[in-house]
Amino acid sequence: MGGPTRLKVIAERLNLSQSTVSRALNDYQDISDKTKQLVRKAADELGYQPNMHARRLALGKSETLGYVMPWQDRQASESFLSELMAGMARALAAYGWDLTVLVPHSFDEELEMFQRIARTRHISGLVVSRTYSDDRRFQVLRDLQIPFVSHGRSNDSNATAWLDVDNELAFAEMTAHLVGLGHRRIAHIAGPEVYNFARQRTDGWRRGIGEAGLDPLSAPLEMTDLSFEGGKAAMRRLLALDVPPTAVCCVSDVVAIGAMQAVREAGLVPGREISLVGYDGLEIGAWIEPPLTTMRQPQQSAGRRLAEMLISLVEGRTLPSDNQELVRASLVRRGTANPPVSDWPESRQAVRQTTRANSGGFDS
Amino acid sequence: MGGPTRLKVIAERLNLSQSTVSRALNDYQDISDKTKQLVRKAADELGYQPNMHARRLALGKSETLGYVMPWQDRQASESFLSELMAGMARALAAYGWDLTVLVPHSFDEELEMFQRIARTRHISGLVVSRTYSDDRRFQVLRDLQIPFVSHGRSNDSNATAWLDVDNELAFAEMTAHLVGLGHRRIAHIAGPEVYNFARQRTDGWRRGIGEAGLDPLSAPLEMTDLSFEGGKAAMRRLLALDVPPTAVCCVSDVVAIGAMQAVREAGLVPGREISLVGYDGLEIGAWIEPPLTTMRQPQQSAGRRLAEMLISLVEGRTLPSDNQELVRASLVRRGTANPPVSDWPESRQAVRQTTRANSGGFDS
DNA sequence: ATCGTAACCGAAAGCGTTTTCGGTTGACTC
DNA sequence: GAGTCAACCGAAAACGCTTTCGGTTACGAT
Repeated sequence: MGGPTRLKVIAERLNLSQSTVSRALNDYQDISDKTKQLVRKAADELGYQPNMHARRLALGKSETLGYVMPWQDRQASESFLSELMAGMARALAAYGWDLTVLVPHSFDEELEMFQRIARTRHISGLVVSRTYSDDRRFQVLRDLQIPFVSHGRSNDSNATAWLDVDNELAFAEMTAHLVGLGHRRIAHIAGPEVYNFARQRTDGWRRGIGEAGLDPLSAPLEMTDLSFEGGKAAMRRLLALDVPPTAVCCVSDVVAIGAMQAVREAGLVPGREISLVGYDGLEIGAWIEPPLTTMRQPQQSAGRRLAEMLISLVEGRTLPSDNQELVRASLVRRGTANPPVSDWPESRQAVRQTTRANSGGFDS
Repeated sequence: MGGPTRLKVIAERLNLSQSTVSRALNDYQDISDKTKQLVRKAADELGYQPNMHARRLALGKSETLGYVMPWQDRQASESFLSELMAGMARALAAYGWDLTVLVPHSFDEELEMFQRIARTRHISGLVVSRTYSDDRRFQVLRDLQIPFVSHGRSNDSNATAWLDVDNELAFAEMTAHLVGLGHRRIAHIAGPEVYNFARQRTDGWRRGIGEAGLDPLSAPLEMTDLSFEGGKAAMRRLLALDVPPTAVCCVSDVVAIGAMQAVREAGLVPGREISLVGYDGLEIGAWIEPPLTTMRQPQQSAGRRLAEMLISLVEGRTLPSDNQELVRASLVRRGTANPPVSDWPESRQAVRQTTRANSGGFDS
């Protein structure tokens, strides 16, 4: 009783010095096994937990990592964010580290946060997300000597640590899947070019088109922001084409869901006249009508890896360039990617009466 | 150059003592205005930022708050979580405080985390969520003397700090809305009783039924867990009743979306033969067919208030019992709550052919 | 017995703040 | 011109830990 147990009280209890106790707990070589046992037992009994602040002050590091949340638009509400964070926090907890979240209001404020962290050092490493193709933050973080790993690559991420999905491969595979179903006119609804992942995905789609022996240049491409409304608007534009596509690769699930609505608005059925594939693997995709075919990347494990990589960086055990990891996304077959229907006009009537109930998805 | 600027270097530069500089920066009364000016100017120029760990060690507090994420089931992926966190983090940043996230694997691990925090004090206050009707954590946190505010009440939260939605009122209003539309047989799909909010919502529904002059005891009630599948199963049970309800109040949006699927499975149209209302105000509810009528509570501002309340608690400026706040949820009228149709059997055919396209929702 | 050498431990300095306490100024009073 | 009292500032302790450095032991070798 009377305040938490300090190193001192366990020293007094064992008639040892504080420093001996400290070294015993930290497994120093110059402490006999016997005393180590004793100390550990006593520490356990007293429920000793080192005072973090004292420890961090003495060590000069913080054992705390920061995650910079995407702050643009309404992206903060994307549901996989919390899953990613949970993955990181859990991995860190295993090492006794903490995760703090940073939510800047603007790009400038984000840079200010970096400055502050560089000075106070109360956060010893950062995970940045939503990387841009040309991302100024990389240089800033390097200059400030803040260890970081990015979730997603950038142009100059050759020498930095990152974890990224092989977006290009994913979209090449997605396109190939649609080609395999018989589609020949496969469009792409792309995200803002500033985002590196958006460019990668477009590249992948283009590659897939090319590998199928089709002409990438004549394939319909629409750009939009990463939102439901954006997807809807882009799909409307695609439908207004002289020769609309029979399948669409969407940059994200949210965009795909927006596109689905535009399809329905036009009196067509998603997955019938127009096949759609999303990306992210959101659970909600499985709940809509018909369920959205998509590609999933595991968020929890991504969070874990990000945390592990960053720890090893902060500890100086590895170089940034040794921490570059590419993971694969995998296709989740649900209901919106099917062979093209040959007879558009006639099918419209039939479809609208029958598709409703059996939504289970007849994805190939 | 050469390490960040400490209190010492700014002292030397001004020929002052370290302690004077410290007190000047902390606006002590026994420092002349002139030197305060000087010190602040120098501090600015040198880009001084106090070393957090030293500061926290000296002060004995951490200026860091923790948020305990819900770990049950798949709840970590609920999309409003990240929004809530963003709200908290932003509010805290304004005070220079940090937010760290805790993600326990189990209830026991959660308690262990509390123990650790109580000893290390590296987190000086907690926000707990997903409160149970009978929540052991409250007593534990009190015993450990960890300041906390709960997002949601509990049985014994009379003397503790909390921010809660008036769930009962919300569901009473929801029910009243359905009554106003002409419904007389209004069911409820309830969440697990252990959650306090689930009980509150059931109470509210019951109150609404009673206030409409209907019999709460004969109103259909189904329980389920907070998932899509749960909602679907519960709705199936309701549909199998001798006299199925014409409207259903669902404990959450996810459950409601599951219920919608069951309705469709039965060859009916949500919002037509069966009206449905969800709760949470998820964005995705607006994207489905037909868009889900629901009730929304602002997450960002809730996060902000939680943070502010907890800061004031940690600082000892207010008592827990002075920090109890009830906010209102508001109805979001979309497409799934409409007047009951009088002619079930006949309408089935007609509806299935027409509802598809015009999804805009004709909510009253 | 003496020395050297491990093996083991204690004393003490540091980490960068905050804060108490006392001491030095100068102005002001009588 | 001595005494009083603010006003202002410095010295030093404290926060709880890590880590360097030096000092005891005990032991086998000389």
